[in-house]
Amino acid sequence: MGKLVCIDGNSILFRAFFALPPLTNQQGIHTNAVYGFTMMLLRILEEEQPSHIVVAMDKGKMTFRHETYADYKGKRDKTPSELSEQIPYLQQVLDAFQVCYVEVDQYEADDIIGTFVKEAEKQQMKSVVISGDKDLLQLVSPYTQVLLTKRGVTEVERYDEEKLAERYGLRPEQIIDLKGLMGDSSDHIPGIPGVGEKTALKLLKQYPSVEEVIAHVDELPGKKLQERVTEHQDLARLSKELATIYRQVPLSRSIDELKCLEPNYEKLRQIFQQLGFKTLLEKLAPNSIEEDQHIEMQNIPYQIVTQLDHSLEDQLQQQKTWALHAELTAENPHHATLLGIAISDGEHQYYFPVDAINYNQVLKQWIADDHSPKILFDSKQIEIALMRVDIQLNGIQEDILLAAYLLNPSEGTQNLSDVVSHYRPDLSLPQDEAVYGKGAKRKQLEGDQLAAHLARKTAAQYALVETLQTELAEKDLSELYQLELKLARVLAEMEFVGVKVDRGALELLGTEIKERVDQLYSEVMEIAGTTFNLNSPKQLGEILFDKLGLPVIKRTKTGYSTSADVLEKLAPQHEIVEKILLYRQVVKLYSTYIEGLRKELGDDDRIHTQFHQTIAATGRLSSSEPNLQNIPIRLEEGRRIRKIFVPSSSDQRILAADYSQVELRVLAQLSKDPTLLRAFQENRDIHTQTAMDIFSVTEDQVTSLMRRQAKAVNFGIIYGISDYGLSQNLNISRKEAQQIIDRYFETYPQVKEYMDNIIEQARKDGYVTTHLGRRRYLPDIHARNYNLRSFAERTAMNTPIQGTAADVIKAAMLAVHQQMQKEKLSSRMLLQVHDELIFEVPEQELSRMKELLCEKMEKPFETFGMEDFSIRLHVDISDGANWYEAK
DNA sequence: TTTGTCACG
DNA sequence: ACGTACGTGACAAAC
Repeated sequence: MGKLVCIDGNSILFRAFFALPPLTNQQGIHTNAVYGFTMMLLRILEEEQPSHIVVAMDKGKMTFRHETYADYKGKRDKTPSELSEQIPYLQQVLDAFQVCYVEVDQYEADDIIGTFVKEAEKQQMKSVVISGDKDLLQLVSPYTQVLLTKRGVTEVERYDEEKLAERYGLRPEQIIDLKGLMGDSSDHIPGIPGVGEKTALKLLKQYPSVEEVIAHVDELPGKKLQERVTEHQDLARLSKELATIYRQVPLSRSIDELKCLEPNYEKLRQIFQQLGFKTLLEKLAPNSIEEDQHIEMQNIPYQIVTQLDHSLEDQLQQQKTWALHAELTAENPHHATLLGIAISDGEHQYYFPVDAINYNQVLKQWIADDHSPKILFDSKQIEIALMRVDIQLNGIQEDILLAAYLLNPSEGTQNLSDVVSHYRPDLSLPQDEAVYGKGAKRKQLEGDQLAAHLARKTAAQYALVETLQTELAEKDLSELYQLELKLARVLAEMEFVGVKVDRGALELLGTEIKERVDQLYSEVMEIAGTTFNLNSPKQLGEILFDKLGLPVIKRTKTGYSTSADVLEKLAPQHEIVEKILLYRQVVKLYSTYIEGLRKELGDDDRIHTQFHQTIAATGRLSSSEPNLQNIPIRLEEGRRIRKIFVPSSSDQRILAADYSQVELRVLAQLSKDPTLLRAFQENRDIHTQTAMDIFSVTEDQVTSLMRRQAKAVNFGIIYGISDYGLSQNLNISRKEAQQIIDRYFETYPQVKEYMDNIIEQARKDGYVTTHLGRRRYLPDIHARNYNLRSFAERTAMNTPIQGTAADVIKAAMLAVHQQMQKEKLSSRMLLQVHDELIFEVPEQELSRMKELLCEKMEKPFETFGMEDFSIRLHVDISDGANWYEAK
C-alpha cells in the first residue's frame, strides 16, 4: 500500500525564495530557497513518513499549454538569478537525500504530479501533494490530500474533500471551473474579466460547472454579469482548459522507482557544508539522529583475551576479514610503545594486552598471515609499531585512513571518529581526545576502559569498509587506492630502516655553526648599540624601523615585516641588514637542522622520519619528526648539512635519483603544447629554451637575466600564474610581468588553452583530477570573493600538475621496490623528496641499481599495466659517500 | 595556540 | 578595486 508524496518543486522553491531573507553561504551564493526547501522536505519526511517520494519540476519555457494559449504565463516575471543559481544545489540536495527528481519536456510540475497521483490511485495507494498553488486542489480525492503552503514554507494547510467543501464549498473537480471563471493572475489565465473569487464561488454553488453557468447565463443575477459571461464565454472555457491538469504525461519512471531510500549522509554532509547549513549539519550530527536508527557505540561487547581458547583459534584460522587496531602510547610509531591489539569481525571484539601477544603464536601467525584479510586505520603507523616489536603484519586489505583521504584529500588527516561521522552518521564513535583527554591531561587508560574503547574503534572500522569501498568505486578511485595501500608498505619499510647519521660530523658541524651564530649575534648587537632578541621579528622591527629609521617596505597584520625579501631591499642602506640576513640563515641551520636533527637521533644513530600519505591535498607525501624533505641544498652553507647523512656501512654509497623537470614535463603531457613538447623531445635546457622562445632570441643571445626570468615564468605557470605573483618574484612591475606572461602564452598557446579548460572543468565538476584520477574538490571556484575564487583557480591549474607528478613518483616507488625485491637486492630505499628518491646501495649493486632506477622511474606506470606518458621522463642519477656528495 | 619566518620541492 | 604565486614542516616569540 504505502504513501506517495509529490512535491511541486518550482512552487516550493519560489515560496522559499520569497519567504526567507536572502541568505548566502561563505562564497556569496544565495541559499535561501534551497534552505527553505530542505527544511520543508525534512518536515514532510518526518510527518508524512512516505514510502515513496518524488519532486516534480517544470522543464524549459514552453509547454503544451502555449499551443493553446500563446500568452500563457506571459505576465510572469523572469526568474531572478538569485533563485535560478540555486537550482543546481537543490538537485544536489535531492540527490543526497536519494529523492527522485522528475521533469518532462513540455509538461509542468502539476501535470507530472497529476499523473503520478493517478497511477497511485490505480494501485489504491495514498498520496500527499505539496505545493503553494491552489490549482493542485483539483487532485484531492479519497486517496489524495493536498498540502498548501501557508506562511513561510514549513507551515501548511491540509486539504481533503471535506476541508475543500468547508473552505470553498466545492468538489475537487470544480477547482478548474473556479479558475475558468475567476482566472489566475499568476499564471496569466484570463478567466472572465470582472469575476473574482467571491462571484465565481457564488455561481458555482448554483451551477456546478463553467458549462452550466454559460448554459444558464440568462438566469444569472445582474445584467452586467450576464453580459460579461456571454461576451467572454470562450475565454472561460479556455481558462478552464488551461487550468486542467493533464494526467497522462509520458513518464520515464514508475511509482515503484520512487521508493524512499536512506539518504546518503556523506553527500548530505558535503552539500550542507558547502551551502553553510550549520543547523542542518548539526541535525545530521550523531547526537540528533533519530533514536531508533542511531547506534551509540557505547556498549560494544568485548572480551579481554589473555589466553587463546580453541574457538577463537578456529575463528582466526578461517581467513575471514577482521578489523585490527594496535593501540600505542604516542602518535609517533618510532617512539611509542605498544599497549595491545584489538580485533573485530563486526560482531565480536577481542582485546589482547601486549603481554598476552608475545607468547601467543597463533595470534602472531594470524597477524603475519597474508591470506587473513585485515581492515586497519593508518596501517603504516601500526605496521611500524609492530615491526619494532618484531611482529610481522601482513594481509592489510583496507586502510580506512587512506580511503577517506582519497575521497577528499582536502580534509587533511582525519581521526577515525571524524571518518565515522562523515560516512556513517548513523553510528558515533567518541573522539580519542574525549576518552584520553588532550595535551598534558592525556592519560593512559587501562583494563576494561581501554578494551571497551578499542572494541568501539575496531567495530567502527569494520562498519565503514562497505561505504568507503562503494564511494571509492563511484569516484573511480579504487585503482589509486590499491596503489596507495601498497605504497604504505614501502613507506613503512623506509621509515623503519631510517637514515644513518654520522654523529661526529653532526657535532663538528654544530660547533662550527654555533660559533658563527654567536659571532654574528654580537656583531649585530654592537652595530645596533643595544641588546635585544634578534630572533624576535617584533623587536627587530623596532630596531630597524623606529631606532634606525629605515623605510618600511611591507607590513604584516601585527607590525613591520622583516622577511628576507624586505631585508634584501634594505641591505644597501645599512650595514646591519646584511649581518641580520646572515644571522637568520645561520641560526636557522643551527636550530632547525643541527639541534633539530640531534633531538631526533636515536640510539641506533639513525633518523626515522615519518612520511605522511594523507596530508597534502595534491597527493604529495609530507615528512615530519624530523622533516627530511627540506634539508638545505640551495645555499652551500646549508647544503653541508647533507654531509651528516651517510650509508649504514662503509661499503655502501648514497644514491640519488631525481626526475628532471617533472612538473614541466607533466604540463607538456597534459597540455600537449607542440612547442613545449618539442623542447623536451630535443632534451633542451627548458629555461633557456623558454627564454629563447619568449624573448625571440638565439641560444647565445640568452642572458642570465633572461634565463632567470624565463625560469620564474615556468614556475609561475605551474603555480597558476598571476602578474602580481611574477612581479613580486622577479622584482619587476606588474605591467612588465603581464607582458612576459602574454609572451609566454603566445609562445605556448596550448598551455593557455589547457589552463582555461581546467578552470572550466573545475567550475563544471567542482573538482579537478590528476593522471591517476586523484581528485581535489574546489568549492571556492564559484566564490564571489575575488581572492577565494582566484585561489581556487590557481589551485585548479596547479593541482593536476603537482598531483600528477606525485602519481608518477609514487608509481615509480612501487615499481622500483617491487623490482628490488624480485632481484633480492640489499639496497634500501631511504627517502622520497617529491621528485627524487634516495637509496643506500652496496658498491657491488651500484651499477644494477642505476640501470633499474632508469628503467622503472622513466616508465613508472608500465609495471602496473597502465599506459606511460607519451613524453619522455628523464632521471638524473648520482652517488656519493654521503647525501652531500650524491649530487 | 597563533604568527612570522624560512627550509625544501 | 580587489591583493595573490603551488605544496609542505619546524622553530621562536608572543599572545
